[in-house]
Amino acid sequence: MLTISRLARRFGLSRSTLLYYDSIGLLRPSGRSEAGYRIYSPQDAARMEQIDLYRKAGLTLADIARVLSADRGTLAAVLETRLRGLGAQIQALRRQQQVLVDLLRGKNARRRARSLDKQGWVAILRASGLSEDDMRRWHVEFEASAPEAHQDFLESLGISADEVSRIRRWSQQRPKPRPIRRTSPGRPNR
Amino acid sequence: MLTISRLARRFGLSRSTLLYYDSIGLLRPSGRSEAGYRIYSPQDAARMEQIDLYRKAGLTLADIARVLSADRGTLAAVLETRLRGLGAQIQALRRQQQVLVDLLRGKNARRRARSLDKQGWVAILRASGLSEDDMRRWHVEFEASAPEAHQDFLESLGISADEVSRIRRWSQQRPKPRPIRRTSPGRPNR
DNA sequence: TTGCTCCTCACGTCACGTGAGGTGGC
DNA sequence: TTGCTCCTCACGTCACGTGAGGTGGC
Repeated sequence: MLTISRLARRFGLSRSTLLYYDSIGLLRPSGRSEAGYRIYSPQDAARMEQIDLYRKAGLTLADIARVLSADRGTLAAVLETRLRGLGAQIQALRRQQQVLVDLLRGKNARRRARSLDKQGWVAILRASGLSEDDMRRWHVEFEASAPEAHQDFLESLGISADEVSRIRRWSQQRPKPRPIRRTSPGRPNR
Repeated sequence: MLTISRLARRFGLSRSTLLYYDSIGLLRPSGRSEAGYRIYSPQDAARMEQIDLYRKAGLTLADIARVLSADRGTLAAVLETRLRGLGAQIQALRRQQQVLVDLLRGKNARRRARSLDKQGWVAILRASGLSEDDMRRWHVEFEASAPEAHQDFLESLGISADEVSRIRRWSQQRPKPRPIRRTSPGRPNR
């Protein structure tokens, strides 16, 4: 049994946040003391735990209320929508970063981009010694060990959604044992 | 000379946005028609151009008002503060991404991270055939051709600010011609 | 006369923060 | 009695969006 400020402290929230959650019906204390104090039960605290989790995923309070009183299907749908929204938000902030960097140096010259594009990245990999085959292996390895990170990375290079899926499909094929060279069946060249 | 909706359309804004800018004094039309219509002069449009630019950098309207009536020093300071804030915002959104991914699969297992860390990245590069020397060349190349992107990239791997600067300093040294091997002064080995 | 654009309030939004004015518990 | 925590309004925030009710211009 907890009073409002104690529960707030437990989650690093303010008292007024919990007052607000009560007012919108997201988290109602299950009782009141004689003097009218809100009293939160362990079950209330457990609900608060859930709320806290979804807050950390950036859901709106309305969505949190929905997923707390719905089936798993709804939950997954809400989370996936949020995940897509986050991608868009992050991209928007990166564009703002670009504008700021342009303003701060170049002054509007835009000579060097802060973020690399596909060409720039390929150039760096090539300059550090990777062959086409090595790059293929690199994609395959990336896709196998961290598919989501691979997706994020490709997006960060400004590659279109279509091309991203093409690249990822291409990366999912078994890594070819070695470049096929009919003339030399012996040990791999290198 | 433009009416309010014409000016709005020119910048892809709504009429109510410009009404709001007038009400807070950010962009006052320099005249009114006989019927009381707001009339925006070319100078007003030029001011709007500035506002639009800073909006694209994500400045608050209060900050935009400040930089429009201040010296360059203030401008740079405001922009730099915003740039730092953006970094923090993007990191916060990435944390939300992480929470969502954990919720959606693993369910709370957290086996595969969505974002790679340093170890994961090194593992992928190594698996695709890069030696230690190659990786060094890769950093040097990255630093030389796109220093800001290098910084962003290292931060995205969750590397501490301290280590990021160490790595970047280390990447600024002239690329050693080749691994030093006193015994073989002839052509590079490979 | 008919659309179209314009005008001025005024209220809603999202997730709280900040008082103001007052009461209960150790 | 003194602090501390609690209570209930009510208003402010940020950058607009959305009516309501009314007028001017071709």
